[in-house]
Amino acid sequence: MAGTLDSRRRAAAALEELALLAELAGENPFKVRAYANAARAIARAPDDIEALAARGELTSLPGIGKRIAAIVAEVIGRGEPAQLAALRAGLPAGLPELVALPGLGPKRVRALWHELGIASLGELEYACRENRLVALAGFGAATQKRILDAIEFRRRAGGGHHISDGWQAAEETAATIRKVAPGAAVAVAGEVRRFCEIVAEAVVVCAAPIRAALLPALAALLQDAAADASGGVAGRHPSGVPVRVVTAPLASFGAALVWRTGSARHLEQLAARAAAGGLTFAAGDLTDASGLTVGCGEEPDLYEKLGLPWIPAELREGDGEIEAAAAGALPELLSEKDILGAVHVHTTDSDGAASLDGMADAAAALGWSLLGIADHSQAAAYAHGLDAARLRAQGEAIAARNSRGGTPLVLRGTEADILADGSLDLPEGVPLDFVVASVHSSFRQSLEAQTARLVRAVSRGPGTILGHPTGRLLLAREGYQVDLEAVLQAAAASGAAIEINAHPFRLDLDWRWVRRAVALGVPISVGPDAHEPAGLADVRWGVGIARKGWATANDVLNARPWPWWPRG
DNA sequence: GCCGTTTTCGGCCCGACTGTTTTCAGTCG
Repeated sequence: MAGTLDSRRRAAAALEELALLAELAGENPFKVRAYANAARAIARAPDDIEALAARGELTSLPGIGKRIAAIVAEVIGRGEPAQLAALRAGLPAGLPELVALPGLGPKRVRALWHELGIASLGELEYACRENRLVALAGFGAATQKRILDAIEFRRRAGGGHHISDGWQAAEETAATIRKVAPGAAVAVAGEVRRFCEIVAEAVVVCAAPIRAALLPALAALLQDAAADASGGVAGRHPSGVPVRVVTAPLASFGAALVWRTGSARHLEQLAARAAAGGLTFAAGDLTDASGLTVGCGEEPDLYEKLGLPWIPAELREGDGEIEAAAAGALPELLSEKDILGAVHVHTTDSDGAASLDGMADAAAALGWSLLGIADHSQAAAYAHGLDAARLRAQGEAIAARNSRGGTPLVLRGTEADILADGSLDLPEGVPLDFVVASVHSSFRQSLEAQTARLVRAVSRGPGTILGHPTGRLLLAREGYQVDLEAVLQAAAASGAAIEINAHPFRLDLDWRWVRRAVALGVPISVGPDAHEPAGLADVRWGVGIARKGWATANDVLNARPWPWWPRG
């Protein structure tokens, strides 16, 4: 079945690329739309597309005709469709990444290319600095500045990778080592282990020396894998994440793991504590006054020698965790097993890829006892948002499902757009268990206006969950300007909750603010924002961010049994 | 490119917002 999923994804991606390239090439807009529609039809087809292709029945899907069916079949067979090859050959390779800049779409990128000969990010930046965009019809000073800002943002994020990619790179590397060196001590370290939302590299510590057998095994996984001077291996995972494997003697494996996990501030503070006790913690080793290694085979050994309980890796940011540990006041962090389910899940009623039953069954397979459906509201027309009648009908379907018993208990909700003035796009009189209130438009309001808007939205009180509170897209887009302190204060006063959107591209609320929300007593919802069954598992990233924000199970709505609020 | 015919050609079609304009094209979620 994995192959089928992969085929579906590859076929949808190929059609999306076709749509984009065809538009950049200036083809008939209806043809472009046909490709885009077909991509969606493939992504959401209820049936196994490999089986459909094998039976020659792809054209039974809406929006798939003979030509596109042939393209899909070609992609399933791991071929490259001629249309795609021709378009790629005819367009500069740098154009698609220009489309990814905010404010630039295919039409404007096409104009840049034709009128100014701009075909890459570097050329675009240069032209902006030369003030050449303003001369172009449809462009102005404001647009030029936005583009320059976006290029600058991308540069600052340069070299960063999403935690989900970093995790995969680290886990696959560790698994490779375990396979070749069974029984060896191997552990993921670095920013991945600390659960930073963006990581520069994946680090794996192992107690096995990188013997002859290990390098070839790692070379099969990592590109450009090479042994380094210190006996480790460096390379690049196919996802693009740089990977570093470092070795440590078994006797000081725990000390080395702490050292390689960081952060720099945490290590500094540990070193100061060691010095105060007549010890030295440096270069991954704990030594006594005579320079002899103090054995720390496991991490807790090191912390114990420094008079501390073990500190969870997510907390190691040098931000009070050592003081809390010394005082015996470390929080008992939320864990994945505390999660009873989650709200903020989409279905085919709006822009999801699976039906209500499909998502509920997937939740049951994860062992969840709760699932909150939150399809888009009417204002989100692009996403097929539900009007009052459709929302009511969905609620009735949910009630009917629940009345048949079984798990999970499905909650009736919606993801209501927060309109420009802070009111919600929410129909009157439709019974709901919760409302995820989210901004999907008017991103560029002043700080004051945006803050007032969100304050008004959370002032609705219990039953309200502020969705992806800043609207950021990691590595791609900064969030909107908003005074989060004021929003959290308002939520604390009204009893509204705040979301940690668990999608690895969002992880919004930021963990630094999670800690503040916890301190203020604002309930947190770890929401997957899932648009397909596989998306439910993204909750794990949100759990990591909640932990990094010092949250306990008690702070998190979806770790508590329903109902969560009065008259739920 | 797909679809659906009163069947082989004509229609297909999100709406708010923005920055560019003097009435609207392009972008976005």
